[in-house]
Amino acid sequence: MGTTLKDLAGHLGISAAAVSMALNGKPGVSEQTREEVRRAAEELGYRPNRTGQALRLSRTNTIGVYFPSTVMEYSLYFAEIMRGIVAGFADTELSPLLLPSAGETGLVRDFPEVDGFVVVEPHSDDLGMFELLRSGRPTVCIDPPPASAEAPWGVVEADAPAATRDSLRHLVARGAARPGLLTIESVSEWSRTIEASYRDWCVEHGVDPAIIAITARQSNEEILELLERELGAPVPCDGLFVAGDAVAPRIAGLLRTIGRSPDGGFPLVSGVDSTMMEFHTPPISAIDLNPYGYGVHAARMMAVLLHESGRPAEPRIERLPAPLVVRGT
Amino acid sequence: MGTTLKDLAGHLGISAAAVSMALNGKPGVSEQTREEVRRAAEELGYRPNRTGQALRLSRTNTIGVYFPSTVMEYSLYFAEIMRGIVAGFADTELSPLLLPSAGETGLVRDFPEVDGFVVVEPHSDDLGMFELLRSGRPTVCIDPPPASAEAPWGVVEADAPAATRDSLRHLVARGAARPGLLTIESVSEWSRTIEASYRDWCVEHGVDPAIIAITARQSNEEILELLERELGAPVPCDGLFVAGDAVAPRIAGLLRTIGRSPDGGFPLVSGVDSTMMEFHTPPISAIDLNPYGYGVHAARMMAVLLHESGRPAEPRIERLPAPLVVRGT
DNA sequence: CCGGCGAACTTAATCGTTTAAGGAATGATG
DNA sequence: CATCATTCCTTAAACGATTAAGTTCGCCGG
Repeated sequence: MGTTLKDLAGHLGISAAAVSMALNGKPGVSEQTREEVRRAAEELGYRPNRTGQALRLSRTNTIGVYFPSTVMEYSLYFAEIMRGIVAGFADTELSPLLLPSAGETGLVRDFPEVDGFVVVEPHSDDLGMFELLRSGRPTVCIDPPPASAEAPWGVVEADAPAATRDSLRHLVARGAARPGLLTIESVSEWSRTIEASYRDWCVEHGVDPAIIAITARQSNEEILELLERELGAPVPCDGLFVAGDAVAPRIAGLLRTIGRSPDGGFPLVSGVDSTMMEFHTPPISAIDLNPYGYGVHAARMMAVLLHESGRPAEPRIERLPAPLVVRGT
Repeated sequence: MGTTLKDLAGHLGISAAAVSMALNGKPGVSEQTREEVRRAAEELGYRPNRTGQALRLSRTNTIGVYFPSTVMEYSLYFAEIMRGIVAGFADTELSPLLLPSAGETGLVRDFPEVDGFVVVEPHSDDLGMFELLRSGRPTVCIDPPPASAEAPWGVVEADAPAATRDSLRHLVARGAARPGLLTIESVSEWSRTIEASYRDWCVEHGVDPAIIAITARQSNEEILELLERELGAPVPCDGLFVAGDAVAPRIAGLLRTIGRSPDGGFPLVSGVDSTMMEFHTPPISAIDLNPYGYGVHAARMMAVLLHESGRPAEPRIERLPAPLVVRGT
């Protein structure tokens, strides 16, 4: 196929070893030879064969990227993380390889040798994630894994408690006396943290918690019923923190049918921002989780961890800010 | 690291070559030995080293997956394609490797050896795509590439003309006399085909075309102005085929501010379906492009092409149906 | 004049796998 | 019994890179 080290050596009349040392900046060749080798490599378009390198160095420069099987289908958020991961690795030697997520069996199927894993939103019901963490390979998680899993090498996470407090403060500022929480999944640490923070806030502010738990595949009718129940309570819920991706517009549409609107006395905050919130009519305030940034940071952290000597004593934790983007009047 | 062929051979007291032949079903070993080897492999947890195989067979079983740099950020559609690709390769020996997309420079950065490429929505303004097609490696495109690019080995595409006709027929059935077309990008063959089909339909039905071209980053105010212009024409546009991902709800919101609604005399069809259309209030009819299916079919086609002897004389084309999902009253 | 030393290479081993070529044992055939 | 094919295995050579361990050669110091 392409030019090999041996081709290059033959062309120059020296040994392959010398060429290797020359190109890798190792001592053992004269500066003159090094320069000649560099020129010849350029001229013949030499690209080191990654497979040969991988075999020799037992290092593939490939990182497995694992997404939970369940959620990805509803989510624009994951596409953003993906973009971020690709961008983050683009600056490094590493390449992301997409792993098939494990269904109920919990077995991650066979895949090529990789140097580490990036696990996106480890969900407690995803057995494949446990398996990857158990492998002992360098692993960076985007959002913390459940406590029952092996500790990862690193974690990139959002400041969810602060985001929850900011959101509730905003809802109160917009006139809500009993802001509720609408959650969509409870298998992620992120949603567990938000729920805990919400309850803390309620205790602090003497508010009776109003938690509406739905699933992504529930029908509009069912959800509307749950909403009406909380809105018709003795002390009615009068604002919502919607902690799921792409759910807030759906809720806004349902509320409209019963005469409530984000700009008409029923404030709404989405826990996950996206262009959908920005371009909704009226625009919806949201927490900017910066999923793209998650991807970039996770990729970079992985590159750093692989360059270091070994596993850090404690998991490296990077907490990214998650500011509230206020929209509308 | 793991158990190697040599370990296994040593354990059994035979040569590594015999073990290899036994496990790969090649002739040259007795059935008894073969069975013994299989048992030992199972017992010692032997997994062939992919890097070693790759080097020997000059075949990595890895496929580069390329997404255009521009669009991915607005799109739920791409996340679905990604899922499909992962699922499609899960049945095969192959693994998808995410390639960093080329920006303006047109250079796809360095990445490990791959056996072929899956290029998602080749956009005519994406130079990286041209480069990959020029490489001569097996390439399957999801949606056809522009005519100016090298021909790919295979293409998976939607029946866009039929989808356009179905959508327009539906709009007319819902009362539109002059259905318009709202397009969001013109760099993909898909949107070019839709626009051409729309114009054909207009000629056949004696309708004056109403085409509204927007970009994804345009403000709501700008878009509203464009809409109002067409709605205020002498023969007003009175229905819309919205040919972009996740745009229809945005348009529906804007139309609502000027008293038009999908269930109130201004029918809407989205050219790209998603849960957003399903759960919108009111639900929005849409073309089910089945992006997940695209991914699966592209992956399978790649596996088939690699198993065949060489490049097919003509690009293999697989056209998937894109049915209209009718929603609402 | 010779031992020793550093510079600049080359040789050879290695990573884990596959496969062509070679060889020993067995059985059949003339 | 010699010949030959067949079966079942071993040996050895790749694939493309890196690197430890030689091998020259010139040069300096004693």
